[in-house]
Amino acid sequence: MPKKIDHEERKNLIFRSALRVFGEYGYKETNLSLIAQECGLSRTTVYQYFSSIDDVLHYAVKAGTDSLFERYTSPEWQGTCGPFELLQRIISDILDRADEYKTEITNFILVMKTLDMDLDETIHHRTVKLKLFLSRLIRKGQTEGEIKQTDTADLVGKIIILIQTYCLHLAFFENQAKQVRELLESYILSVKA
Amino acid sequence: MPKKIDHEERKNLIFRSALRVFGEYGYKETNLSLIAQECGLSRTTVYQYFSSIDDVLHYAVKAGTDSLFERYTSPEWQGTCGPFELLQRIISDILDRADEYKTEITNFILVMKTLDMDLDETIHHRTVKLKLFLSRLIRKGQTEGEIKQTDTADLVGKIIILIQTYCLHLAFFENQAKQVRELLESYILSVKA
Amino acid sequence: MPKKIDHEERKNLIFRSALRVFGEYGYKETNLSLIAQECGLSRTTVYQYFSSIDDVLHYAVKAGTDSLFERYTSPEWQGTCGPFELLQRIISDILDRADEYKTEITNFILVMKTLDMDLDETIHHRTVKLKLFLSRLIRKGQTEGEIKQTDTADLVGKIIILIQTYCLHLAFFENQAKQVRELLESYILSVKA
Amino acid sequence: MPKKIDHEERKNLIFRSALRVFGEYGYKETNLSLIAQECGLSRTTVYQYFSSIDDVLHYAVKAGTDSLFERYTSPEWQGTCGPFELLQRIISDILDRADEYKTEITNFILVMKTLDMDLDETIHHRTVKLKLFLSRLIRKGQTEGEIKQTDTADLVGKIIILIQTYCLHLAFFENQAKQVRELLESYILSVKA
DNA sequence: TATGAATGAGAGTTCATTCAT
DNA sequence: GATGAATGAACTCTCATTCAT
Repeated sequence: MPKKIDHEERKNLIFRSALRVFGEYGYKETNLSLIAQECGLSRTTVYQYFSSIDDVLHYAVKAGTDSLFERYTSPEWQGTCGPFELLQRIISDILDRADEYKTEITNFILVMKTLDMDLDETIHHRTVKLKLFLSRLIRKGQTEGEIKQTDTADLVGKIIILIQTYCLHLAFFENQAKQVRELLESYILSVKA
Repeated sequence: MPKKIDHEERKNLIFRSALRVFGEYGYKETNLSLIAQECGLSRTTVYQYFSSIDDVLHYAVKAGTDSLFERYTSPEWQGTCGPFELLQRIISDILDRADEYKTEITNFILVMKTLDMDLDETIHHRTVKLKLFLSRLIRKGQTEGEIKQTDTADLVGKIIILIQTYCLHLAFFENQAKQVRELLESYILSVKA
Repeated sequence: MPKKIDHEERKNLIFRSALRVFGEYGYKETNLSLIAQECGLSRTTVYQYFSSIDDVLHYAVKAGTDSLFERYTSPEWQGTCGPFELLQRIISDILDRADEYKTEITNFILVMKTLDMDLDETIHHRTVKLKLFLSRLIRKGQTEGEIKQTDTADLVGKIIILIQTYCLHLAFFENQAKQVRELLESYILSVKA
Repeated sequence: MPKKIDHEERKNLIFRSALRVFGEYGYKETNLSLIAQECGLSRTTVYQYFSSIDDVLHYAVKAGTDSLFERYTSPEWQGTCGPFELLQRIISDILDRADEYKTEITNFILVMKTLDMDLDETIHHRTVKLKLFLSRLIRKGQTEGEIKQTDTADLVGKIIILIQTYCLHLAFFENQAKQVRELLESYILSVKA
């Protein structure tokens, strides 16, 4: 009976190493040797878990964002305050986390672009639950008279776009991210009833 | 009497080929063979003008945007209409040209990021003249009563950021670029006196 | 009480899988993974029975033809007709079976050649019983006046060579195998008394 | 003006090295390193002349047999004796040369088989001129009363098949080639008028 | 006995770069 | 100045084989 290893865990170990290597060396310099070295495995061992280097990258960008916005449905993000303040706090938290994972976001975008993956669609998948959640929150805020009566879908759409804009600026024009944050915050304030 | 060859001209020929190859093949696929082929020179000849391939790329992305916004100082963009309409038309033209050069913009950003070049600074250099020009135009518009009296620097800053945002979305989230354009257009309208 | 496993049987299982894989994928594509997969064992288990992959192949091509011509000594191939007709039927059956196992024969030859094994000697071993059997049959035919009085050994030798020729053409010049069959059949007819 | 190298000559140098390596190491062991080493070039230099290793092999088997039977149309093989004797001498010469190039023939067959090239068709191409030449010779012999009046095409076809058979036995059953030669020689004698 | 885990050796291939003419 | 020739370094990927359980 040989040692049993959790494949999923190993895959995670590897792709997280991949993301770290991206962060340190940039996409063009990233190769299997570095990734294997980073996670203390031999080059060939990686092939036990991924069929190719592109497979690693695909997995990395997919798994790396899977449960991105799940946290906001947890109880601690519910009912502690009114809908508008909750909206503010959630958006603020998203941007803070974007700050924290700046390198990962940048690499995520670069890798997806380089692998010719569909960013639009991927982002859509990752944010669909968040959109739903925000919609409900906003409608609740409107019912409770905290948020202006405007087209909810349009409002959510704009928020999402501005969050993406923040991430893009973070990744490519660091200096201006702060201004985008202000823009988003003032936009939120403008929908207060 | 040996043939005299204009070094600068050759460098231009080469880096423009490099940009064209970027546009067609993307950064990861771009290599010296393709660039040399594109400009009808042999691979080795390129080394007479650039010390390495990274040198070509650095030069390309730097010089590639040099006279980007010069056109708006030409007479045909002056005096044909009032300051506000001119502002609208210039911004519209910038976005249209961004549409046209979408691939080049995308690769430009990717290459700069991959080469660890300072996008912030580069963009600042490229847009400093445009900013100046827009400032004057806006101040003129304010004097003539066509544009609201607001902080000019802030207004110009926001416009530039939104233009950059448009380019970023164009490059990475194609589907949403249209909404960013609307956002920018409605923002411009909101400063009309 | 540990499970007892018949080593010989396992070896047989493995080499028969190897032969099947040869037949399907050809020698160059055959590897241990495929063989192990084919017999439902893990790659490493094979090493319990063979010391290397070449060992498997050696064994396979040697043992793979062991009881090739045993069938002709069975009662159903005896006494049902006269010696000459029996000779005709046996040769026809051999060629038919060669047709059926064309791929296996081809790979068998290729593998032996690639492994630097002595085809001459191997074939000699495999056919020695058949030769003996044919000799007896021919001599019986000569006694009964059905077959011409010629040098039996020479006759048998020629038949064997022509059978081998048929196999070789089958393996390498498919289109001409039919003509070789005709050649062999007409040769047999020519020794009829 | 850099040194100019005859590409065709280099290709020849390389594929001849390839054939030599086949002869020494066998197909399975042959690789680009060995071929490059054999002809004193670096592994990468080979790629200046061939696009892949399979390309080398294809070229080798094609070019290796291109002018195989051209010699028999030269004057020294003409008019020195009567048609029947010439036929005997040509066939004898072909078999002698087959003896001489035994290794090459073996590798030729193995490589073609492994590369999934059409042996039937290739051989047809290589022998079409020889067939024509033999047809004319035989018809001349028939006119001059030296050769029996039989179906020329059939006769030529049988000779070609027997030559191929000789090559196959040479390659795979060395010990029996001699008997095939005798078979062919006696067959030729049997068509003497 | 059986097998998952791991790996070293080596394959084909690409490409920036140097050298000699 | 220009360029064919040549190559070393590095990459992805395969596979037989060993190790530890």
